Amino acid sequence: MRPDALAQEVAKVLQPALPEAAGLDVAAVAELLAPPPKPEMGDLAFPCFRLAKALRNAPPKIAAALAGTLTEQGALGVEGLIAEASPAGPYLNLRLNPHRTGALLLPAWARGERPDYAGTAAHGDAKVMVEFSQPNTHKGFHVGHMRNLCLGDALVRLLRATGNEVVAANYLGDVGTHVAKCMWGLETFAGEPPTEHRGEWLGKIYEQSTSRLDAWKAAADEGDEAAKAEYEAARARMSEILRGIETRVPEHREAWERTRQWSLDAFDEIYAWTRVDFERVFYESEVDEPGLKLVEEYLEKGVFIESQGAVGIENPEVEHMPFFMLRKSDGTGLYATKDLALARMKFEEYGVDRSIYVVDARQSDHFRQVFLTLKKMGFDQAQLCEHVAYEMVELPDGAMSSRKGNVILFRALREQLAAALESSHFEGIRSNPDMLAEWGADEASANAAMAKAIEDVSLGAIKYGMLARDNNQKIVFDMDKWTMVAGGDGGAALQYVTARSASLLRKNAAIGKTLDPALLEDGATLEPGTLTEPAERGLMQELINLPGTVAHASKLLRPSLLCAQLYAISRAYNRFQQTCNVKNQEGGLLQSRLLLVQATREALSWGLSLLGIPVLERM
RNA sequence: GCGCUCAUAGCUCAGUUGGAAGAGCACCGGCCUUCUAAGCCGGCAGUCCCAGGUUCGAGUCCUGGUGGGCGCACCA
Repeated sequence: MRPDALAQEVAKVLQPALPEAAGLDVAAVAELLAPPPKPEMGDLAFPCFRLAKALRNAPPKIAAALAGTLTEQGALGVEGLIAEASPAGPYLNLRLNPHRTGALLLPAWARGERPDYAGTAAHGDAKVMVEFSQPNTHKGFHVGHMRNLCLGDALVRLLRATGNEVVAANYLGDVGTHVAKCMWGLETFAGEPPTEHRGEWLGKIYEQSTSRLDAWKAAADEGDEAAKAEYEAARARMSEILRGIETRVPEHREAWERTRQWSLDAFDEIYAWTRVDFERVFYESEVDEPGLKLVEEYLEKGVFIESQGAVGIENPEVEHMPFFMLRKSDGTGLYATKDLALARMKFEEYGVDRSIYVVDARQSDHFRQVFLTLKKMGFDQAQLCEHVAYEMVELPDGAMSSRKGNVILFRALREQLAAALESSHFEGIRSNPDMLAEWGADEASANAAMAKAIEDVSLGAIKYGMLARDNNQKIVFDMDKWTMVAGGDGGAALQYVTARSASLLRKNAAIGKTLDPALLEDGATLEPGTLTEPAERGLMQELINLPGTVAHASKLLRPSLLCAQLYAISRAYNRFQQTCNVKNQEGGLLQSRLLLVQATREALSWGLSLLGIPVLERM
């Protein structure tokens, strides 16, 4: 019995009571079953709207008749799965016997089994490539980049969990004008590199170069001849640097490779800390030349055209921007050029059934152009390409910008998260000997365990914050709010529940109260009359909803849906733990509650793992 | 001007095959000698931006507006 099979079991009882004219099989009935808006109405509701036509009757009458049939057939009662069926307007509300629900639902979760989506999802069993993160070398990595990283990683995890084979891909911007700007700065004013955090330092040099060049440009536009000369000279030098890298002039090539590696090392640290893995890393530098060859090839084929010295393609489908430029009049390529070459490489290297690009919403037009162009180039795979757009991350004082000086770089983010959690929560534990003793036999091991916990909660805070909002909703990153440990809808609150439940199980085990292994088996029976408390029923209901929510979130590529469901589970668990004591109970009641706690903990662990958020033993 | 996107409680936001309006924060009042109070219970709070349309039924779909954000040829 899988954790998602309860609706099937209910449908098996319900379906025989339907008139044949309804034309619904067990699976169809299971599909229609949904929880009523309020728990006191029942555990599952069967909506009768769909039957109105087939049965030539009004939904409320069908619901009432159905209730009657179920009673006549003796399908209801204290022994069976369904305790009572009460028509409520067009709905037939079903109240289940909690101990039967629990026996069907909980053992599979509790023993660590996960829902099986084989063949169920719309895009199930497909090979999917998800391209995400895509940071630029020679530039800083800040909180804004975290949204893409968290989102892409969650999509990879969600798609895998729902039966897809996924290739997690990254695409690093290691060439282009930003690299030239940075390298110009390095040779012009930067001085010696520091001994550590060189990747971050490169980003600072890039920023400084940009502001110098912008200032010269502005002055030149005002008529400042000296500034104009400086600006022109710098531009000429940057072109030389870029050409030098491309044509492998040793001086430039060596400097590029060395500095590029500093950025790559920095990215490795970031991915290690965030626990994100990539199967394939593409580099802009590897699709630069192929891009230009591709332009030449499709210009000859007549797919691309020349316009004012440049080369591109007309996509009249994009009315406001029909010309998609692919080669500048100076013969060099663009971002778009490389995207085409990259797409071809993806198609040829991997036989993907679906290709997802996680890139911010400002580039929606760009990807529309890319996909249209690929199609016209003859790649049928273009219709498998999908742009997952997401909105920007802002700060409480508005958009992030280096000009405003309010950019939060990765290292600062990590340090500030840890510091905020230390002072708001962990400091209190450290200063309390009794609590500290829970964390380790001696001070050193306690501190090590706590350092790990701080990292885990930092990750939970940042990832949940980045994922809980819908993709096309802006996010305001507020360090104070995100690390606020008291209450609310946040990653730490969810992790707290995992720690709390672990603690409860530990404390019970310490006095010999452990879960009977027989209750982990399918077909286990729970004592009638257990799991009847509203908090217990409410918690089971949220567990019932989880597998469907995961399928939905995966299908729509929206992790925020899963965040909301996990939050609902955590609220239901808190209500349960507040109102239903475990430790002082015995027998069947004790066992049913231990089973519920264990199942909830496993379900939450699974859900959080799909968001890349770690589970804790203690907090 | 054209395209994309957002508008739901005082604030931040959930709410997708159309089907029974929700949460957090804030505010007010309760609950720790009891498994982690980072919690729980109760209260307060709505013209789902506006106008039409489709429908038995619209926060949800369609059309047209209003207001905010973003994007629109040699940047990435």
